[in-house]
Amino acid sequence: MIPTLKDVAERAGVSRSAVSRCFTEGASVSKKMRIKVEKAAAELGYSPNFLARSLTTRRTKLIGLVVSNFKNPFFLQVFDLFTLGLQERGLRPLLVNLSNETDPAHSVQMLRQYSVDGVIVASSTLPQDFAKAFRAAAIPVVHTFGQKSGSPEVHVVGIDNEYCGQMAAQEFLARGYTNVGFLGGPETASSTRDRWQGFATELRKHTNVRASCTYAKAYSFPAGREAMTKLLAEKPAQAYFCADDVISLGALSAMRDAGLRVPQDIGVLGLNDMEIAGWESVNLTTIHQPVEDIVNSSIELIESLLANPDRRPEARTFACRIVERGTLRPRT
Amino acid sequence: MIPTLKDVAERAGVSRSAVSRCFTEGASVSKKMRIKVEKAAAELGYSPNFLARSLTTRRTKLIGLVVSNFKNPFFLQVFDLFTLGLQERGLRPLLVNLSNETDPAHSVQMLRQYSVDGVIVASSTLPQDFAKAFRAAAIPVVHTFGQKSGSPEVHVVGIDNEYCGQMAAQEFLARGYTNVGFLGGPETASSTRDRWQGFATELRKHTNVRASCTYAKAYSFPAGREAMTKLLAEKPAQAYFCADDVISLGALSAMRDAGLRVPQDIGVLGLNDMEIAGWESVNLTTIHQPVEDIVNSSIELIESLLANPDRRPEARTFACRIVERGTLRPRT
DNA sequence: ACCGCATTTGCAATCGGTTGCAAAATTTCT
DNA sequence: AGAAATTTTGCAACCGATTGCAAATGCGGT
Repeated sequence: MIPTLKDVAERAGVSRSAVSRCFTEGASVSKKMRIKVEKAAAELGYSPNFLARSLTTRRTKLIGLVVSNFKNPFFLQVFDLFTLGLQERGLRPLLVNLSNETDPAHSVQMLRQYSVDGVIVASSTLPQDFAKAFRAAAIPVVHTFGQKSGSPEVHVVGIDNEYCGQMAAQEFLARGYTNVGFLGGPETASSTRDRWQGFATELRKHTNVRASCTYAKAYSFPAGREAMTKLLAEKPAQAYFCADDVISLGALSAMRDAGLRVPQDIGVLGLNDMEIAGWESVNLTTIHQPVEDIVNSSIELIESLLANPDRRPEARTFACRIVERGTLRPRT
Repeated sequence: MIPTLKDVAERAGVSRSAVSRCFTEGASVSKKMRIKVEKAAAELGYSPNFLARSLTTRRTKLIGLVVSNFKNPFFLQVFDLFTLGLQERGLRPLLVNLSNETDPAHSVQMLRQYSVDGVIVASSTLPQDFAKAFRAAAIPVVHTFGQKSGSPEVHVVGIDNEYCGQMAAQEFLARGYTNVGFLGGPETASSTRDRWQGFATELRKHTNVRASCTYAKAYSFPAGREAMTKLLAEKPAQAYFCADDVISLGALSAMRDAGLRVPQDIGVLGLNDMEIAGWESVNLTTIHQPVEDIVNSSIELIESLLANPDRRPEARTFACRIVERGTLRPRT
């Protein structure tokens, strides 16, 4: 049905190798030959079969894109950037949804069966074991939104979560808050742990400031709302640093229901700067995570790993900045 | 590096065909043989290469997932459902981002090069040409969220947009609105056209009701907000049926800025029932689109097309229902 | 016209599997 | 036990491409 190399070769009256060479970068082909072959190929509507090619070249140009969070709209942008960036470079994302998968070995096998050239694990909640499993299988892997580490075992691209916590703390101090809280995602997520860590450490330098810590069940709106509702029922702090925008939104919803005015009665600082945060009806003050830089850097990194798989693991960290909108009281 | 059929065959002391048969559904293998081979395979950590296999079986189990809208959070859920559903059935989604692509031929070639078994075009804005191009290339295709049609040229799964418009109109009538508006997405989107069509037709039956029509530039928050801001500057209607939740949210934001109370001063009815619509701080009354049913049905359809590609094009339409929340005044 | 050299081309093996066919092994039946 | 029927196994060709190597061709210079 669909034309193959052989069909083109026959129609052009040349050998199969010749046709192959016409479709291979940097092969030696004469002008005449090229014209003959291209004509035949065009007439038949031929284009090479990447998968057959991959058998000998050992390159599929497939990249496994492993994601575990399909609830947080933040990841939609992540998808957009990854797919566009990859396909610009002639790579194809093979999507893997790990929402209800716990066994790294299973995903590794799966992706190995499709001979992916590399894997991008895009998640701040997945345990590092997943990335490590790919590394163990000798598949190039970069862990995007993974935690920074002094001596990384896999390539990591992301932000400095601890430093973000510190920034949040400083911001609160600059605005004269003296009783503040941290509202994290699940306690098991390293991103949450690191953010709290930085937040708490910075605040401990100031003995006149009190800090509390709470965990939401997930990086999601209802989880944030539920957690904040509980907090408000007791003695809430003056302002909360939420480990994620979508948690912040849940928290804001709870505050509004409790009749509190933001930022007059209570303050909220988010993290991510997802699109919704900028919507005028939301107007969330938040720490901007440079997603584009992170994604592009991840793609560059994986691309260079394809050429040189044995590169030593590297951690790339990007700076965040606070985007001031309307959910924190003014600096004093 | 990674073990092949041949390695397993040698280690087990059997022929390559024997090993192949052990990994092929429904092949005839003796107990003894199976044990020998499975032992060798386990020791080597072998699993078959799908891509090599696909060369002879002509099945890759790859499904192209073509999406063009990465701005509307609604699609995150769509991704989640598709990826989970597909991988449950042993199929792999190959993601294609058509955000800035206009030439169907290009995507067809791309996906053909990867020998995808089928394609799912998930978009209400993409012209039908895309789906048709795949069909022309003899690749099974289903157009999810495509428009219904009496004699479909490709398989379509979605809702009856015209009927949704009609529902919206009836709902407005039941609540005693007499001056209503439609706020669509881009005028070129068939979904928008059909929704307006149904809305207008129903309202024309009632001569005492006025209906106006406006188009937002895109299915997005800022576009909805911008359009509604303009409308409010002139003489707005009593209630608006917005062609999409995310447009509704933009509209609500504009209304709030204009100092209008919802639903007392002005009403909004959305469409989709995306997760955010249910957030307590949003509380949007909207027409629920049964995404799960639509996606699952699409998957079943594509799966059956794999077995029987020549099936006649079929349109599957799902019923929608109104989810009453807080943005329309009570029924009279 | 002939030689030497650099290009271009085709042959044949290979990538990792599957499968039709016939031979070998096993089971069933008399 | 031996013949017939059935199941299991291996051989070899093939899927659609690439590539090392050697043969063929083209080119410039005499």
